[in-house]
Amino acid sequence: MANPVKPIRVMIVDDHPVVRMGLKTMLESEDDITVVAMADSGADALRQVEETDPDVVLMDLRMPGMDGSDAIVEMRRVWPSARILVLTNYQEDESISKAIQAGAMGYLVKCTPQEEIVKAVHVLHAHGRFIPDEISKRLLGTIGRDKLSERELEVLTLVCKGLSNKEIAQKLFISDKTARNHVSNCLIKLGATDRTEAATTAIKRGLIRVDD
Amino acid sequence: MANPVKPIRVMIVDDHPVVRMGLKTMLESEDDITVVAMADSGADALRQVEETDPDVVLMDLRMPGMDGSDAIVEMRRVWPSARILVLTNYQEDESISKAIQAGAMGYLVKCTPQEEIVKAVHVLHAHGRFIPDEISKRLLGTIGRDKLSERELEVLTLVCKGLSNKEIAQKLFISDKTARNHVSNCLIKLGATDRTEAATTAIKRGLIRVDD
DNA sequence: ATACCAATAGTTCATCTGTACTACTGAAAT
DNA sequence: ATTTCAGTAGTACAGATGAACTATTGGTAT
Repeated sequence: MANPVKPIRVMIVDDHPVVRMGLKTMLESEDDITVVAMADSGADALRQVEETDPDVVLMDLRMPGMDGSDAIVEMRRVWPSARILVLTNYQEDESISKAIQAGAMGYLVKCTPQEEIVKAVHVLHAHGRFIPDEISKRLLGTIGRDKLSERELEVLTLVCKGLSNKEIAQKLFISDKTARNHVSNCLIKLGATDRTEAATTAIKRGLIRVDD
Repeated sequence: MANPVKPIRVMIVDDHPVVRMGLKTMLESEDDITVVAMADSGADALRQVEETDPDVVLMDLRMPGMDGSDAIVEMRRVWPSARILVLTNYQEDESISKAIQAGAMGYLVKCTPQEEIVKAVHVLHAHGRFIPDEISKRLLGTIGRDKLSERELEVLTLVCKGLSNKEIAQKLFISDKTARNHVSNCLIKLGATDRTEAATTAIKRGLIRVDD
């Protein structure tokens, strides 16, 4: 088509060298895209964003150190001209909506084929949004769904570690009746029949980290 | 050094296009390595192995369809000259030892830097083994650890879904006392205090899949 | 042969769990 | 001002859970 006078400037943020390299190769096979920066963490990305002035930032959500959505919020603040495309491993509903709320304009899972990734970069550069249908559909169902309160999440984290209601109560300096109430509310909100299912679905939905 | 008369022939097996591309780019930056095949599943790899005759197979453990370690066993059977280097996301102890037992000669996590990956391919081609220190150390502790029986794993999977002992018993056509025994044995073997902790540590160790 | 182990089934008992309520407080939203 | 909601605490109760045992069966390893 037209001469690529002004190629799209892309920054890649991912802690995996393999993924960085894969994205770089994929994107640079397009002659209207140039990868201007590669970062291995949210902090590193923030450090590089001002001097490299990317149009699109391809960002992994799961990285050591700064939380992905926090990195997005900060990035939007210090360099709002960069449009952020989230790219992550899992289809964890809560992570996605958090990222979108934080200001991401697009979302991709890592198993996306090359053409789709390239397309997403183009769409974002043209000031569009790129949320795959299957995900936006599921998000509609997720948004309305009851969200766990901070306290409930705290309790549920301890449930995952195998603590009894009494032990949770001691650790949080509340009555064991209150702990029980919180657990019960978690069960209702998560649609679980017992604390075990609550724990596993919380992990499945990315509410609680299991890897350390 | 020497002229690369016979480059190392590598096959890449991974369901993520990004990872395939990243590995390909990384490996082909070495002039004594050539990527002769790319597969997106274990079955696909088995289909391609005979005609491409790779020296080293870089294989992801987590792929849809065939289980990674099953794919390794099969690959060792039909094409034993290929040396298998496992590359996976997580440091799940059981998955690793399963893969090693299945016949993998090397293990890498996906956050490994380029030089390390290249080095691993060279080591495997030279008929060596490549198991990172930190992993082999942990593996020593893991091997001796009590392993769950098939039945126990089956029961524990249902525990993760929130089934009670009685419900598990019904589903597996056994007495609820037996189901309870299995759960109890799982607790002991996993060092868990209750079924919830058993479920979460099973997930953490990769004994039970949580993503679908 | 025999020793070992997984799977099965059982008993007893103290404790834990989850449900279904009510009720008070303080903060935030309207 | 009033409503709404999270967090707190309580009671009562049926049922589930886990520990600690014993015991039988069938298969595998030595």
